[in-house]
Amino acid sequence: MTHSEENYLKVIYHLSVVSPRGVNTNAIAGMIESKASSVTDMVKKLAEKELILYQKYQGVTLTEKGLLAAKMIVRKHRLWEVFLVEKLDFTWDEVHDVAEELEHIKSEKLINKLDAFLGFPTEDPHGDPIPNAKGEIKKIDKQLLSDLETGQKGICVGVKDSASSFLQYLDKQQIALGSKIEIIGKETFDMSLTIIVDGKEMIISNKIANNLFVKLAT
Amino acid sequence: MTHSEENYLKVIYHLSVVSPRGVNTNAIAGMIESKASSVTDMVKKLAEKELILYQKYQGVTLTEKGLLAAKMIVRKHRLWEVFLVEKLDFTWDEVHDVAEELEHIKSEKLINKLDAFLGFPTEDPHGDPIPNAKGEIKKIDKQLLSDLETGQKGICVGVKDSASSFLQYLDKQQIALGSKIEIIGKETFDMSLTIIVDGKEMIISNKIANNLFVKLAT
DNA sequence: AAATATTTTTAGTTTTGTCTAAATTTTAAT
DNA sequence: ATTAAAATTTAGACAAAACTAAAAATATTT
Repeated sequence: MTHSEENYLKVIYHLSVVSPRGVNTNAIAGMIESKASSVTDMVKKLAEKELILYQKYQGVTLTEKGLLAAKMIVRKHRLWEVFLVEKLDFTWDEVHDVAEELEHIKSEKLINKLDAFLGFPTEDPHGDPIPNAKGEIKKIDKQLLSDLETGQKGICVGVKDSASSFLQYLDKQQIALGSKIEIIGKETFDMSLTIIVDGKEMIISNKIANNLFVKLAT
Repeated sequence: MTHSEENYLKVIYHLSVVSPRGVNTNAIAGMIESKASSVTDMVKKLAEKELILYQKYQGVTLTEKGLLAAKMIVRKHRLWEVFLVEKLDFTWDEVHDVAEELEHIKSEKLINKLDAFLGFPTEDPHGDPIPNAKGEIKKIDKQLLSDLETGQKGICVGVKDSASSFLQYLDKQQIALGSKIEIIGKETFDMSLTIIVDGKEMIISNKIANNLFVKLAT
């Protein structure tokens, strides 16, 4: 598989979560930063290889084969992210682009040895699950901070958006994976939240709350 | 720079050691496993970018810019080899192909962090020198085992050929970097050598001796 | 020095992945 | 149920990096 094919497969995999009945050509083009016509071409090739099901005008879905291949790419991406943060001291906002390149290195031995070297991590630095060598993914019990009610408490376990500006904002506010968050109040006008993060009170916008995953704590 | 351009540059760098007055088109084609005509095309592109000097029919030489770029690729290749062997327990005959892919990852930060993580190694698993971040290479004092006289002793510090069949042969004979080697006798007919490796006597062919680097010991 | 052999370059194709512009199909709106 | 809008596909073109076959330049041999 070429780098380009792998990128398409990965994008289709991510979009499938939101559009399980078929991923649109334009949606793929948006993610790959290419044009719809290019997507049509590539999608035909992937269908030819039986990695996806494609019906003209109806979008695409992954086959079993394509799903596994996509998971293996995601696995590589996330394991490399762990490596970069844990071993090379990258910050969580710096890892994406490099991992985007590293995910295309073709060696099963490499990735499985790396997995072992890292201690078989189940989540990447952003809290996203890492598929194991068989493609199995440990479901993580999490919900958006914006869905909690006033008075509820949670532990930060992930981010929905990994844009570096967002991650840097979190660093600045000292919000990290593992932080204890309690909702003190909700502003009905803009849905901004007053929260206590590890004992420190602050106000965050709805957009922030809508991109932070927490695990409910008692 | 594309992967292909980087591969050409690296090959020209290695061939320059033997042909400092100009690297031949055919020599490059042989190493890249492509055809002479393809080399001519690429060589024009690299000359356009001022990475090499090219005069029709006269071969190519690296410019300062090209030399540094080539050294950085070699640096990446060899650092990744150290990583694979030291951290992921690859054997020295397994690392080449994977490092060949890893050397193209484009992140100066990555490679310098990796360098630090590995403790700034100066040699790769085959005894080849690793250029530092400035492109400086520590000259290694070594000579071919085949150039030693009977009675001389040396310590194995590198291999000239890194073919995995050769490396596996060395493993089987328990010859490794650091092994003490003493020449006991030379057969004039085929130039085969009787040697003592870490106390163990054995006979090796001239071809083997001609691909093993040793540092003279007293 | 001429003839031959080798090496290198040129010219013209191919493949991969992309694009633009036009045509087609589907979806939404009146 | 038409019509208008949006999404998708087709057709044709292009750039990168490779190739084959032929032409040109350099090297070697007699």
